[in-house]
Amino acid sequence: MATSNAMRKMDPQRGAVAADLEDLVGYNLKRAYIVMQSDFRSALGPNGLSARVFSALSLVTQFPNITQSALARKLGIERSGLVAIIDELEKRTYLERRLVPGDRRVQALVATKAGEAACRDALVAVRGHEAALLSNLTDDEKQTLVDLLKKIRSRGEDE
Amino acid sequence: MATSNAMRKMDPQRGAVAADLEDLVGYNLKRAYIVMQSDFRSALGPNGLSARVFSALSLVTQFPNITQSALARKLGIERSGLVAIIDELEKRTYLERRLVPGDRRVQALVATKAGEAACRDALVAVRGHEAALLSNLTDDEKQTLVDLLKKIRSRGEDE
DNA sequence: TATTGTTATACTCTATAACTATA
DNA sequence: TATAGTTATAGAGTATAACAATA
Repeated sequence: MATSNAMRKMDPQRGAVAADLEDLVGYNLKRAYIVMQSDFRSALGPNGLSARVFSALSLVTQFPNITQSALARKLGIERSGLVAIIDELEKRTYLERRLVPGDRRVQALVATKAGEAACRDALVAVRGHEAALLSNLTDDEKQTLVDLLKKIRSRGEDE
Repeated sequence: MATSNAMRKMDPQRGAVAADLEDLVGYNLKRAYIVMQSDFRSALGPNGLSARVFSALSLVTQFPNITQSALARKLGIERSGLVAIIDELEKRTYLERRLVPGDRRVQALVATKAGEAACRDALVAVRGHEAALLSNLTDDEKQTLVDLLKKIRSRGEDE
């Protein structure tokens, strides 16, 4: 693989500095991301959770009583951006904002039974969408991909 | 790697259906994409080209006289969305819309000398940004990543 | 009828700044 | 002073639908 890449870069037909978008990691990352996001939407349907809402619900289920600030940090977004997400989940009655005795500034997020069920159902749908969309990748390749993506994340996220 | 993944999935501590976002390809893809896009912006500066404008300029340089419709198809976006991108590049005097004798509906896009120079400069900056951000990946890993991302793209783009 | 470029419009996702109520 | 949640606002980036000019 490295050999074929090196050969491609030195191809005299194109020159060493050919502005080939297709070789850039960022361009391929963006295009692949768009394909996955779009398929995610189709898979979960017109009334289904969006990717960001699913992520939030999933983390609330995994970490009961998490605060909004802590959740925003985990998701890598601003506090302010989380408000609409939690509003939607509360409107769907998938979670509740609970007052915390001892600090009246914070609100603990807790998934309802319906929320836990919706999260399980959504996860099944998401796994199905990934399995179908990535059926031309082996399990090894999927794991390699996740590992490489995590390496990129580790360079940009303060953790 | 597949082994460690299989072991992880069967970890009795978490159960086989744990809603672990971190294992999903889509979630990691999105987070990695955000990291790269944000670093791209910083690298090209406040007055620099955005990723989508750079992509368009790069393709116009690579395929002189391409029409807007054909370019939109190559970029995987709608014709209507390309208008603002071409407007910006024309305002920067990096390309021109040229009338085509024979079909007065179409306009051929041609990069100017300044546009070609800007494209070369931007490419150097983009390569620098990728080299720095991905310095914890080997060349082999970068190539593997690009290959895997292309596999995902091939499932969602009609080509 | 179909295609090219365009406009108008709206939606998603995100960020910044400022506010309020607490601490 | 600092923090949690909120609001208002703006900016990317994208899509859909409709239009005029042309084929």
